[in-house]
Amino acid sequence: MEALKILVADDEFRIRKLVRDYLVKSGYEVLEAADGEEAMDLFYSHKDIALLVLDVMMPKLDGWKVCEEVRAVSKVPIIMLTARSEERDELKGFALGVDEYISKPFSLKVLVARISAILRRVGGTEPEEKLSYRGIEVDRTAHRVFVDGEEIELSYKEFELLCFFMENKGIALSREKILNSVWNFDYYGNARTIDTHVKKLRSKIGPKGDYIRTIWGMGYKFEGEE
Amino acid sequence: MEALKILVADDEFRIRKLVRDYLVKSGYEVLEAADGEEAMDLFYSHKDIALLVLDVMMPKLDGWKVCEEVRAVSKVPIIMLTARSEERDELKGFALGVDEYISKPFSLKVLVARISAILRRVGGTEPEEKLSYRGIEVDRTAHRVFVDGEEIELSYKEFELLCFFMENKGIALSREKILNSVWNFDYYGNARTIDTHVKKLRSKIGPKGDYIRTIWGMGYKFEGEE
DNA sequence: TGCATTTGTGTTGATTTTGTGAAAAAAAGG
DNA sequence: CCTTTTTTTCACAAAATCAACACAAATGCA
Repeated sequence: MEALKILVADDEFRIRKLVRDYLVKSGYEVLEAADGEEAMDLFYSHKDIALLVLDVMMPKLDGWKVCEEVRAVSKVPIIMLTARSEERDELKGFALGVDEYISKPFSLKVLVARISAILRRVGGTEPEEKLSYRGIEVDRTAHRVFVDGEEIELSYKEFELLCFFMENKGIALSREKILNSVWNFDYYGNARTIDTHVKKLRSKIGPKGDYIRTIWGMGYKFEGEE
Repeated sequence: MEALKILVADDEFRIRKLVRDYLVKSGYEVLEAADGEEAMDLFYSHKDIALLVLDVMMPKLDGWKVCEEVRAVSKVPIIMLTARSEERDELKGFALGVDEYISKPFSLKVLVARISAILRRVGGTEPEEKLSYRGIEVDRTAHRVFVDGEEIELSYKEFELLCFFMENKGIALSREKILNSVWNFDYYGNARTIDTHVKKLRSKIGPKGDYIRTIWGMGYKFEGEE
């Protein structure tokens, strides 16, 4: 299957890198633009872009302008990134045909979730709403977790963390990766906070806590083949 | 079972998006048109459209014209969307065979309710007019609610909210989702108003109030398996 | 073994989110 | 109009979560 192309336009290199890496890992192909003009250039030179992620605030041509220009010729889905502070101009956005807003800071998990939701709607594949592995069952829709058939209560972060682990069964995850995916990208705190969450998660899922393995000097891994 | 096709014609992208998303979630298939001509094109190119939702005010060919053209060849149900300001021309509408009017702004719940009511009348599937779960009984037709056999009084919004919860048993609902479904789509107020309504609802349904669970950092969920 | 580094864990204060009562605003009914 | 009801906003209280810290335990390495 062909990888879908996503154009990411943001003037902050750091954000582009984070988003790009995560999207690539999620199986998309990524084009990057550092400002609005670059975005338009890329848009015109690639005929098969599946979705655009635009920062509102960009040099040369801001997100709104890019959106407007693109909409003049195409119905490709557009996601707008807005700073939390700047009031999202819902009306303006909807008039311009913005499909979705995401406020900075966001977590990459959320961004990718929205992206795949939109692409799925436009006509693609269904992502997994229920995860399960050896006695652990996670129902994302209901936001419920069962261990050996018994429900357990998890906090928001714990839930997100568990999902992330289960989505990446058998893959060694560095603390940095975990932070970048489950936490908002503007979180510059101590990476050890992950340890605390892992601790709570392990204790809450009881005996199955062993599935979360420590990789010394590296991070964690959720047990599992593939 | 085949999903019923609904054609939605409105020049505002935002409204199309909201309506489309909600209808898709309700199990319908949706075709979209941004103006009257597009609507006619789609109508002619799809033989099995079950119902049309037409905005009165549309570029190129307005809702009345589309209605007239469609009626010349088909008896498919038609719902007209009118702006609150513009007087609905009831006579004109009935002459043209409009099945139902809905004034903007409307809530998606209402729109879908009317749609399924019409489709049922025409001879389709029977949707739930009476909801009940563990001692809570809701009669939508009569707009009455019973808790353990005793009737309780709910305001309009409270009633709608309760129905929405009961229709989505076991599904984690974000405040955004709730707003988009139960409130009119032009409501840009504080999402905390939901909290207030939840509070009143909980207190009015007494001990059963526990069924409405808070999902911290996320929203609410009505208890229930499935 | 001993040392340096990394991870596990209990605790705690700060932060965020939700609950709640009351006031303000808006709608509905006379 | 004025009254009554409903809906929304606001402010503060209560609750839950989170991040940081400190120290213990475990691990890797020489």
